[in-house]
Amino acid sequence: MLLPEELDIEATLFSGQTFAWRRAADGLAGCADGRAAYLDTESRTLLVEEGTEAFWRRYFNLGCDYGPIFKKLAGDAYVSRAFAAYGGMRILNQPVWETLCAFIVSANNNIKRIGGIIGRLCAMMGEPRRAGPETVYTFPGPEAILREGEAALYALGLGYRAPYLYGTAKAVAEGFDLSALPRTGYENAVRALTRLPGVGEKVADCVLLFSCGYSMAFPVDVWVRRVMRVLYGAEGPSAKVKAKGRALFGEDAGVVQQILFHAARMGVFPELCRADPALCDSPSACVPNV
DNA sequence: AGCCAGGATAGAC
DNA sequence: GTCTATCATGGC
Repeated sequence: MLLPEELDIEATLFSGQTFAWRRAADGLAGCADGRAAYLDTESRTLLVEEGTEAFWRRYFNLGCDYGPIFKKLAGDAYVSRAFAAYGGMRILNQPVWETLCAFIVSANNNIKRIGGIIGRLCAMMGEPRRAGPETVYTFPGPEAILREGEAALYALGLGYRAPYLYGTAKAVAEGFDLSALPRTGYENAVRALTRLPGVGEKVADCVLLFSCGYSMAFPVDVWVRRVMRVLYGAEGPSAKVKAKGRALFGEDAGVVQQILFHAARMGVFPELCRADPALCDSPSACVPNV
């Protein structure tokens, strides 16, 4: 299947909302929910398994239109700049379990290393699948993680997050219903998710935004905090920063958050460096290698 | 070499 | 309820 021209593939797949894709010879290889895919970046062709086109169309959230969101915010200079640079980014619709695991691993961690850990987790506990010229590995289910044990998670480099992921795998294996989250409503979904070990409000917001369709979820991490403090004068506890984000950006604040997050990391806002010179000490500090 | 990272947690208050 | 020290690992 062909990906539409307006979709910014790089910004969508390498902006820290998914860790399921890796760069291959002439494209990108990825896997979700046991289905492998290979993306030829030159032709923008997504090579998928037979009968999974609808799944991938939903995964990439094709057919949505962020135009109205940003039209309403046309008076916001920062949002406008971010949208001009990365308006082709789309919030994905990822499998809930895989997103939950990835963001438990993300806690106090960096994007490069999270990707490495998730890759090793799949290679060790998942199953190989053919993705065009590449081999990818499926994301292990909770049972597979329980089978391998907590020590295996330590060996993969999870550190103190190993018991968190193991505990969450156990809860899900014992009946915690992830499939209900998209329809319980945002507040209920947060309450349910934050009962799992290793899941606080920030991780819950990432799961709800990137895999459950809740565009009001507003994850507050270091970069979003930086953006909100320097560009919008909002600081303090994350609940307060989040409230300010909702007030500024509206009911789809999560979408705006993700584009601001990526724009900030890519150096679209030199204001951030001026306010925090440490970011500018090394030449590439404002433009992290994604 | 030392600071940082898509934070969560238990404990103090 | 809010604030704080602590946590394992490796990227840079």
